Amino acid sequence: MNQESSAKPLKKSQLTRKMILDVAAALFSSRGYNATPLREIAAAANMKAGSLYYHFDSKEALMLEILNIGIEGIAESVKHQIACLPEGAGFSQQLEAAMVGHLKAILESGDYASTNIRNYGQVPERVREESMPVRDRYEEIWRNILENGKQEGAIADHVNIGLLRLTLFGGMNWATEWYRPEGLTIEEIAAGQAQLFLQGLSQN
Amino acid sequence: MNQESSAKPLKKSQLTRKMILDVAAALFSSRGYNATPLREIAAAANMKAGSLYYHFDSKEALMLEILNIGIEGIAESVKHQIACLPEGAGFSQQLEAAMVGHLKAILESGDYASTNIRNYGQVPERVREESMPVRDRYEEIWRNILENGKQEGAIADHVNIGLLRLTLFGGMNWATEWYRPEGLTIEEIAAGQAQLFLQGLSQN
DNA sequence: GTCTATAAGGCGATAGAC
DNA sequence: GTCTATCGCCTTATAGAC
Repeated sequence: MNQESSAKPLKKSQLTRKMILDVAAALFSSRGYNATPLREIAAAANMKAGSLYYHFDSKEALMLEILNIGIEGIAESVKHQIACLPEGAGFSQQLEAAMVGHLKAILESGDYASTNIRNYGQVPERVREESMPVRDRYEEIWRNILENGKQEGAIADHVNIGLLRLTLFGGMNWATEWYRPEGLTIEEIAAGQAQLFLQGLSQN
Repeated sequence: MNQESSAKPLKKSQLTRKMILDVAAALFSSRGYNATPLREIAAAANMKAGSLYYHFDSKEALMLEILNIGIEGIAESVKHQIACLPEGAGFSQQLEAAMVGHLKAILESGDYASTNIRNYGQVPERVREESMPVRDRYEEIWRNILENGKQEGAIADHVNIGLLRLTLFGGMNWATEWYRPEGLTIEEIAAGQAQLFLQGLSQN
């Protein structure tokens, strides 16, 4: 059905395309969408700016694809961590696994994932709208985990799980602003934040 | 020593200056620093772009002033909420008061404050460096609250208060991305988030 | 203090050679 | 597929009239 089933007719073109996406994601993530000219992306990919248009229709189309790859990468990372749990794992283990998956994706493997977090607010509205379905699908994973936690009784009745989800996202996503490889490891951050949310600050 | 001690010779100029800061803060906050041309700022202030240079040396200088006003506004709001507490208020009351102050500043009164949060990462490095001392002074307030909490025993020994502070900031600041006036009120958000961090998710 | 006019350069995007 | 060349527009910033 797709090109992988036959030989490899246009493989080289796909490779260049991938390289452009990679360098663009790195530049968008660190410098921002509006502050990154196409000329720099092209230079980083050893090309001239005009050549990019053979692979992408516009700067916006390039950005949209990076955003979508990023969210899907985060979703896969979260699903993978949950799948690695022993059978019958409870809510608190699921929450910590999901947090590890999210944090790993945005801090470690990350240019596509972190572009998502750091550039979403500064991207043209059209791009934001078009990437919404993919974002919604990712948030659905978290809604399910938290709703299960409430039904299990692991989350107190008075907790607003909508607010909880947004606060969890904020706490984790903000790490893209302060994380440094020489500081806390990703596992330490995930464990610390999970404990913070699960147990609160008090002694017991 | 300054102009306020004498009559009011250049008051009108100061007023225009303030107007430019106001409209620029609103535009930077909603659309972003790099995506907001000086022409739009000028138009919103009923002027032409060139006239802005009578009041500010450059776009960067304008942004720097907005960022600093923003942080100082957040700091004042936090200090005010804490000052309103009854004498001898404990850590949990102080934390909730500080959170109310921070959230009110960034969500309610906020173009200067929210410009800070939403644009810090996309601003030229020079501007970021110059605004660092003001930011550090604000963070000092939080470090003090949390260290007191630890000494009081209100924060468990195992909690990393550096990570706690960053996670609190993340949870609160992220609200600039999802807050809508028709949803939860600022007081509800602050109370909900304070409870989340103080008590955790469990039933007790 | 604000205007008009313009400098000097950057931007995304396109056309056509190779 | 990538290049060169360029279009048309936008940008920050400046100079000088009013």
